[in-house]
Amino acid sequence: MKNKNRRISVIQEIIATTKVGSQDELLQLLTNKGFNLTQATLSRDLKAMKVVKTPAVDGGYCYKLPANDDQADAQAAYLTSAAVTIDFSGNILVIHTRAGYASSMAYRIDDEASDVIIGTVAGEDTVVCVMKEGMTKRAVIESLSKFIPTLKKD
Amino acid sequence: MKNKNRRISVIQEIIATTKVGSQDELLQLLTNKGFNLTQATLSRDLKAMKVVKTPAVDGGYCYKLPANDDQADAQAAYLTSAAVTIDFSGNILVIHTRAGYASSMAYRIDDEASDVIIGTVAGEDTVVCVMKEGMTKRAVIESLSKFIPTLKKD
DNA sequence: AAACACTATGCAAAAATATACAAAAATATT
DNA sequence: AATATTTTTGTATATTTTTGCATAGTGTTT
Repeated sequence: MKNKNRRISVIQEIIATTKVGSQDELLQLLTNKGFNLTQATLSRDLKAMKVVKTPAVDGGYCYKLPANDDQADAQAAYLTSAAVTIDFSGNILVIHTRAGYASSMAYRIDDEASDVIIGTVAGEDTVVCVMKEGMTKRAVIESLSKFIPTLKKD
Repeated sequence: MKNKNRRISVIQEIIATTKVGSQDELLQLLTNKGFNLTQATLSRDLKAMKVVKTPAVDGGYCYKLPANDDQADAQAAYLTSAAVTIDFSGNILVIHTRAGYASSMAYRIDDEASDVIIGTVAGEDTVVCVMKEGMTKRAVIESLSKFIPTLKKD
């Protein structure tokens, strides 16, 4: 129903911007905005929206929208390889990897891209690569794309 | 009190591993484990733990531990004093921290200064940051000073 | 249009949760 | 140790949330 959708999105907005401590309180705000519903309906709406009531810092409670797991999931899904992001800056190349994959990625680079990279340092999820002097980004990309498939589409 | 701490940690474990739909249900589990308390106390425990009751996929409800914002915040607070010295060299920035703080500092930078830093690698007490191409020291300082207060006074 | 399926909603009751208050337990202070 | 203070907890109760049931609206099929 049209009304429900509008209502849901207004609820979403209110919760995102205002501190609301109970369904009755939220109901009041909605009523002020011209919506006509009961607390029971609100309870169902909140359930459908997966809104949670969370203990607030001030000792009270506060309604919150769910953290966007979907976004995280989506990102996780498209991570078919270990490399997440790749950026150049001067003669340095930084590769962010999935957690824990940095050192194996670095090892791989040392092993297979020594024609364009003179050395790497790896942390937990980051590899810093030093490009060989005079090397172009294009050449480096070409070389690394052998084992970082996402690179080629840039 | 010793008992409370143990109880809290058991609650945490139960919630992390089991689907619990109500306080009474959780209370039952705790009683089975030998704890002796009432729903009122449980309600207070959950409030203190900032546990939330969230609508579950199956149409019911499920208690959940908070996404670790609080922990992040706490960490954020104590990190403000972690940086000891900061030096630039070309497009590289090196931050020395108090012993052991480098990786959390690096994490923070990755998280909050990605507008000016393309990546970091952390050792035990040193963070190497690669500045984004074309970025000025001033801009980097501006961005990092959000959580490294000593920076601003330079 | 009538019959049907389906969704949305209110009402009222039930269930779940939070809290005021008092007592007990733990901790700190003199 | 005695006293004061703070913390924890249970009891009873208030508040809040959820839900079963009945009804009304909407769209679909016959």
